[in-house]
Amino acid sequence: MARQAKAKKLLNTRQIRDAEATQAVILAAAQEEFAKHGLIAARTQAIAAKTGVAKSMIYYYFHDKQGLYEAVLERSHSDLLQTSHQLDLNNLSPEAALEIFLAALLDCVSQNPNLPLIMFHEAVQNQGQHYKHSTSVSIDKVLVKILEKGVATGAFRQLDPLQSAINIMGTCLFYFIGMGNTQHYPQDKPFLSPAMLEQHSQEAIALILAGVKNT
Amino acid sequence: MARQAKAKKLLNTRQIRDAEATQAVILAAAQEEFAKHGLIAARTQAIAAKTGVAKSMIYYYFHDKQGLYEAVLERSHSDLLQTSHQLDLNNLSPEAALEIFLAALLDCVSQNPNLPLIMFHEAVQNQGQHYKHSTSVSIDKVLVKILEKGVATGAFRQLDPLQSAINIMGTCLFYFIGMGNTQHYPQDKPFLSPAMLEQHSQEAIALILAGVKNT
DNA sequence: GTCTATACGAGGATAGAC
DNA sequence: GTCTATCCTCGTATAGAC
Repeated sequence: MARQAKAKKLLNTRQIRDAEATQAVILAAAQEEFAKHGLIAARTQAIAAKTGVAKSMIYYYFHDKQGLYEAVLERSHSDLLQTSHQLDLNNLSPEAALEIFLAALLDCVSQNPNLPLIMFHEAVQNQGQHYKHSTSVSIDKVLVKILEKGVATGAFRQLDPLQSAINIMGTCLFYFIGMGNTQHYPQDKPFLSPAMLEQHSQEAIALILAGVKNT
Repeated sequence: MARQAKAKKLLNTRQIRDAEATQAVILAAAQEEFAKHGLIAARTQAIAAKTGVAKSMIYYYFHDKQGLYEAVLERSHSDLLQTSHQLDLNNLSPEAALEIFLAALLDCVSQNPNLPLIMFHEAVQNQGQHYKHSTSVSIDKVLVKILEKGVATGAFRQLDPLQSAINIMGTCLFYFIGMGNTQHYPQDKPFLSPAMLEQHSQEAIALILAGVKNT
């Protein structure tokens, strides 16, 4: 019916034949899909449906599903990498450095809650192939360095830096991974609401700082 | 466990027409596959290949892929549920109760490192449907209770019990989920070696106890 | 650049012999 | 109970019109 066609056209504010915009919507939809399902279980059809563009556009711009996946990985990590690169923690005390680092990390993932999910699908499905020759692992290395320094100066208790770095990352990131299991709890605020995210950041930082400090 | 021993034995020297053993090998192989890929991305072909039995045996015993998946979920959680049910923490101090609880949890997942991965996939793929009407969430509820009591008695610092319970679970379980990303580190011992698992348990418990204690 | 239609292979599930 | 062979849906990827 003509009226419906018109309505549809009006609803679809997206400009037609705008290459950049099309790539952007595809990437955004793909990020969600890959976060939920990982590379293998993700469906190109589902991604296309979310965007409103034809499925074949994925192949036009990204060659194949794997190409789109890699573009999403790259794009998702760039914020975190950039942030961590900008941090200058060398002339800070270990406690201060740790707190700054954690705040930055938690801020990043709060702004993009899909990132932890993407990281861990990649970890378990592909054994983290993407991180093998990437600089992404530098994130963890920064944390290990902070912990080593803290142990050396006596600011932190005797702990294994690598093990503790993993556990600390877990404290920060598990919230986003386990959400599906925990969201059934009687809870007034949604887990991704700004208030809850802020509270998570504070609770995580408090737990970690108290956990590593030398008494 | 006798069942698993039988399954392993039959992986080497397969006897024919042993219903119980066949189901056991399928379940064992399926657990690994579902841990790595979750329900959707898991391949029945891959499961069959690992067992040596024909793919159609999966359908004979478990009706379909979903049926097998549910059997694996049930089976994988039973140890943890049983263990947590046996714990009697009521007449212990919050600190002692927390330590016992964590030790039991870490022991369970150390014996079955697939469990956290299975939980993770179920959480993100199915929004934890399996846990909705299951008693599995009781695990977390036990932890929340301990934390509430500790805050009330002043043994623990002021913390949000639910948020902290999630973060604590993350500290314990993330090690197993993030392994794929972390195993590229220069590391003498494999992440699932008894020594590393034991160290992880100790480090996690130390971090958490120090993290919640009132100073 | 974007769409529709379709080829083609992968993978879930079944049939039927043994 | 177990196997082999087969069916058929679903999903990736391509072809070709506009």
